[in-house]
Amino acid sequence: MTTSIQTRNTRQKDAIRAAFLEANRPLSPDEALTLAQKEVDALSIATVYRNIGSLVEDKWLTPVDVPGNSTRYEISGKAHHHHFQCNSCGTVHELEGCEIQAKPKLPRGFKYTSHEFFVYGTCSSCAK
Amino acid sequence: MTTSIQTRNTRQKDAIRAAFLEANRPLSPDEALTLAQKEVDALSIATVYRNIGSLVEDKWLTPVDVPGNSTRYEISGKAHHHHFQCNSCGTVHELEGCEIQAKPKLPRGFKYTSHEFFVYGTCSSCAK
DNA sequence: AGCGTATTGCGAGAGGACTCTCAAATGCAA
DNA sequence: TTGCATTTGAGAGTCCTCTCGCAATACGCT
Repeated sequence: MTTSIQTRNTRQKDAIRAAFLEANRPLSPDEALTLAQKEVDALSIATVYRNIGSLVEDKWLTPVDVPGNSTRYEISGKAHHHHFQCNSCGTVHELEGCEIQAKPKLPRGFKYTSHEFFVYGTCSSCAK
Repeated sequence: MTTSIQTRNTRQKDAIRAAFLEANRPLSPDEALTLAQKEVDALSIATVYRNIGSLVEDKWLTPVDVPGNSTRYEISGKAHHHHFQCNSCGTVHELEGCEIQAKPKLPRGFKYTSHEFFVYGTCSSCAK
């Protein structure tokens, strides 16, 4: 028989998952740390990185690359959608659906595989 | 009278400008170094950064933030357009025009200022 | 409850992008 | 051609993000 490495549930990992569930928006490792520290105050950034890594491996989280910023992570399995970034506080939010219908016209010889769309502006908290 | 600091034309700066003009696509500092070294072989990366910095100040170059990659720079003054990145070689290319007509629908309280659109795929060199 | 091992916390370390320091080189005005 | 301030090259240094090493902790199977 194969001896598989067993994984454990820890308060830290629970707190990190809860942070993503509650935030309901893509989080940077730093944001996840801050949010999860409300539950586990000695939580360290290394643990956040380790758990984000394993949650990505488990396909529970998906990386979101943002132009000019560190990678965010969001809960996997959502429908195709794009993101909004606040110019003021830098938070990233999910937008519903995708309005891009046609494949963009590319130069001769180029092949399309996917696209990303980012909207910038002011989020509701910063607009007040 | 005000004593203004005068700037000089150097072989290095000329080579860097020429690299951008000839490449005809957004370049990273590293790419600009490699291309400009064809003309000035002892060119150093520090000089590339310094000149890119001053060309941005002069508004001759404009930064292009790419998701998950270091900033590219492109020659200023072009019409609103978006970018293509090759999944294989990582080069960034300019696309003509902008197909996004309507302002995207945002959640309540969010304000729109701008958008960015990135297309991914395979460039003509890599598709061969 | 006891035990073995996965997991954590912390500090050190690695890697990338970019900046600084300073002596040497070089535009360029006179 | 001379003089001198700007610019360069090279390496060290900074900043940031992320990873590693290791002793201490704490899951969770039995």
